[in-house]
Amino acid sequence: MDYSDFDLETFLPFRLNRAAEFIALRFAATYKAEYGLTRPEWRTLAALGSSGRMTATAVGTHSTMHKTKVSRAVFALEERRWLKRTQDEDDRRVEHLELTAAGQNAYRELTRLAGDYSAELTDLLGSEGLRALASGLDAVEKAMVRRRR
Amino acid sequence: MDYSDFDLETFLPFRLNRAAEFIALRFAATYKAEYGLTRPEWRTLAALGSSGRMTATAVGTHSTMHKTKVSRAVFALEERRWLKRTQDEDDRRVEHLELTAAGQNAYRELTRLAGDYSAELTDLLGSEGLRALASGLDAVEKAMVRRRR
DNA sequence: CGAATATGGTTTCAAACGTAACTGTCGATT
DNA sequence: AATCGACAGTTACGTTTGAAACCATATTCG
Repeated sequence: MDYSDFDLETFLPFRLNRAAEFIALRFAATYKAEYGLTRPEWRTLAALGSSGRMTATAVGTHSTMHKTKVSRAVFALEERRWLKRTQDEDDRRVEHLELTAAGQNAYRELTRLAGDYSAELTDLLGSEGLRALASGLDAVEKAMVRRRR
Repeated sequence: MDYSDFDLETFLPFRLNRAAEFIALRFAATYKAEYGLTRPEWRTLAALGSSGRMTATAVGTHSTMHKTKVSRAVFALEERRWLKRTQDEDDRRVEHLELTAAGQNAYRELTRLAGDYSAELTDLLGSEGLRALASGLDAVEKAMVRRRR
């Protein structure tokens, strides 16, 4: 009953999606189980941890998240005292976000786990497969920039 | 303020996720806008369209979807008269799913669009990038099988 | 100046989601 | 044939989501 030559199994969006789910979920399980973090929260933490003080909008562009996700993540992290906000002097719409000492500790711990997972991935995919994947992702990212989201 | 050498921008789960979102969302926009389909619905349609009559569980494994997603998608497609169920004679737990004529038409139309999009992707990523990505995905899929989800 | 428009961030609302509990059926064991 | 565990599929429930409306402030331009 094959009404055409289409096959989901070879359709790039499908494959990419499934692969991403597989790879990301394994790590998500870690930060969720160990720290009760959601993905937006982890990403926000990561963005602030590696780039330091920045605004919510900047976090959003940096980690490609919708503003509402960022807003909620910031709120959650703030509640947990891992992050503090300060209003911009000149523009009172803007708020600057920064990790607290506790936030920095969590960030360090999590990046350690992220490192472990990266190693595990190298192992899981093989250096050959990893290289291919990385260069494929380069291509996608170039295309993303060209198409400006 | 870089408390470590971690960089989200190079972290595979993040990159993969973002790429998948980018690639998949562009196509999702099509079937959503044109047909009001959700992703589970499109996947179910695609599975049944290319492999013909099968059970809900089979759709799930074929397209890696949770049973509840399949259940809801089947319900929606049935309501739209794109799909019909028939109970198995021997095992009354099992139901066989099949596209109606209307469903097959929709499937044909959508696979045409999927084909267009694939071509667009080749264009967007370049044959080199596409090849790399595909072989990277091969590696991931091998790993998935090894780790059995 | 004052009106219109843009921007940073939040809130609301309906849809989609996953987990877990559920229903109904089957096969195996006794 | 009564009981048990396994399985197909659904439902209920609380959570997460994105779109759009919103609030407050800033900027542009008539």
